[in-house]
Amino acid sequence: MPTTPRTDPRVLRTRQLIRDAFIDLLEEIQLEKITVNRIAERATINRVTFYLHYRDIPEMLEKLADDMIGEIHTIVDGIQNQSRSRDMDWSILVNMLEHIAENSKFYKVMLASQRIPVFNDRLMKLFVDLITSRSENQTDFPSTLSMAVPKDIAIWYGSSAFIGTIVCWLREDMPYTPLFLAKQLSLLFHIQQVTDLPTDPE
Amino acid sequence: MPTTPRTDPRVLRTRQLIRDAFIDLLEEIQLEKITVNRIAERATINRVTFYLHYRDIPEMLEKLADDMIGEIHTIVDGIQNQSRSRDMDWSILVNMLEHIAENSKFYKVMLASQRIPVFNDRLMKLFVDLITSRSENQTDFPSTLSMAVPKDIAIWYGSSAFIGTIVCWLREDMPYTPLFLAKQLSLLFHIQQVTDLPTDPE
DNA sequence: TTATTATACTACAATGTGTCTATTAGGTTC
DNA sequence: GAACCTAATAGACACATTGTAGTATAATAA
Repeated sequence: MPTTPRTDPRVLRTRQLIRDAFIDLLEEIQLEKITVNRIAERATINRVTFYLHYRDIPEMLEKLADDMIGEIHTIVDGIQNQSRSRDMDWSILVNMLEHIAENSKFYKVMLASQRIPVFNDRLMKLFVDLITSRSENQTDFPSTLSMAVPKDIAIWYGSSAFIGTIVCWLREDMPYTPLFLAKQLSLLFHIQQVTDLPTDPE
Repeated sequence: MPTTPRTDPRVLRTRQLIRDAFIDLLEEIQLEKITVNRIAERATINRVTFYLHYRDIPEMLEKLADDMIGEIHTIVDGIQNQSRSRDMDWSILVNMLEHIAENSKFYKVMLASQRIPVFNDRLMKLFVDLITSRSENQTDFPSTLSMAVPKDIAIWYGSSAFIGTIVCWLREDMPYTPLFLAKQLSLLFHIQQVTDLPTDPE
């Protein structure tokens, strides 16, 4: 979808109003309590106008997610074309985190707010507690480095770790600079990568 | 809260009906579309009866989350009292994954279903793609082991990785046994732990 | 200017919410 | 068994939300 279609400025304005109003509301009340009524009221548009743009709230969320991923992809692709290989992944990470930090209001409500199922948060807390207490009375350490872990599991592990760490970082109002966090993430991830290298078919 | 209060069997029955109906519905339709009406209808109870137990759907979710965490805590605490230290964390992990596998229908809809904000899923996918393509043209590998990463970041990283991996595992309908997955998670996590050990104040 | 189109406005039926009241039915206790 | 307690049911209510009409108005594009 190139930039040529030249969208009506009124459309852009309305969509921006809706988006801002929604993010605004999400800072105050839970997603379940957000209605088209409230969004329209906050956005100072007619309720019917909302339906001219989105079928319902879930679809609007989809569209917002599309936009978000689009923006990040722009960054990622830009870096990948520019300086390939080597520290590519590292500068991608830095740029990504800086982008998130710049739009932290958006990302915080979208990624890190009390979404709905508290389930993730609860489980997360449980693991945090476990790991915390575990790391206190640490006595043994494994000599089982360089083991082959199935690729998909390693990818699940790394991806979840990245996203989850960023979410925690946002929730804590970004206590580290994007650069520093990127460095730590790179370290933690590379260490995992070492074990992936052998890649023996298990 | 001891078991002594002896709850009315009718209450237990109704709560179970509500819970089953809700999980049932969550397999079919999105959370936003689930109403008290539908739950009551599916549970074959009167709509008013729902309000005798929960104030609204979000509160019901909270209660269900409480129950879930309670069950997991039972497992964790049981293991911790039984065989302390050594492979403690490993048997905790195995028991936890087995418990999740046994109640996979519940956990799948609660943790791994298309909850609401597709945002997490999208970002997750982006990272999976990145890591996948990255691991294909892997040329360099870091010699920067045993670096000190701030404790909170390491905890964020590990906790997110654990939960996220389990979620992916559930979404793929558990292609590995709980025992095997627990082993892989232990490996990945211990490798990270190695770097945590120095714990120099940054 | 003229044609197009997004938005505003009003209205409507349908559904959902939360909370009453009164009644029925199941469970517990003596 | 009878008496008591309380859950669940049933019907009703005011109110909010939804999704979709039809028409009018204003902004944009040609």
